[in-house]
Amino acid sequence: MLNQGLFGDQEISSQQMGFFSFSPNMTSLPFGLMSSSSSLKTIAEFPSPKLKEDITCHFEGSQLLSLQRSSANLWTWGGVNEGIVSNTMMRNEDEDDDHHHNKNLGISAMKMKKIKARRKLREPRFCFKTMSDVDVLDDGYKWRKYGQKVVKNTQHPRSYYRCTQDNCRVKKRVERLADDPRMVITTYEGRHVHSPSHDEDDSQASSQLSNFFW
DNA sequence: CGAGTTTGACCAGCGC
DNA sequence: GCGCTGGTCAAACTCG
Repeated sequence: MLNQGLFGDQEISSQQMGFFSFSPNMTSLPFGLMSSSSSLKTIAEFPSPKLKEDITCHFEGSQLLSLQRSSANLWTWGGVNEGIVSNTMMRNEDEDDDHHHNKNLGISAMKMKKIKARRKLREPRFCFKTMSDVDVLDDGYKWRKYGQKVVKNTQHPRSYYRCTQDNCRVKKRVERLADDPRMVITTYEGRHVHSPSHDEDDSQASSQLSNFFW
């Protein structure tokens, strides 16, 4: 089993190495991926190539995840909570404000979309590749599909999902690699504000590493 | 009937 | 400015 995870869309200036343990009977990865089969093979990549060498994490055997991280990357690891929380709070305030304006001032739908488009850029992202027959991996959360798009240079459509939980803005994109259709690329955007909606065993196991969930 | 999916349309961002 | 592309919306549809 090979896993690699990569984060980011921000410049990274320094690197640090960190480790955390991964219990043998646990199938959930610290960032929320839950492998649905023992043969699952995961490789993650940065959305942008320039970040590729800056942060990587990989499994040694199946129990230990090592990662390189950047202290400059505000929303990963140590900095993730502060960055995300402040973003989330800001978004909530903005949204409330938007609704307020929308109701009282009759703000155009156009403007609303522009605002949303701008916010999109601030969302933290995490993406990884998974060798799997199924497109949508069981990561413990419940997703609702809201769009599908055929992207350039691929014969496989990209699917867009949103977390079904109220007040949770996490989105994910799922697509298959053009070169190797066996590989599924999953990109998470945002951070979950709730626990995975799985049964007791899973939630118990995952709670040990709840700080890492998105 | 409610929740989730499909799909065409629309829009913003980006490169030329 | 224009065309291309990716992301989102929302109505119609499907399923349990």
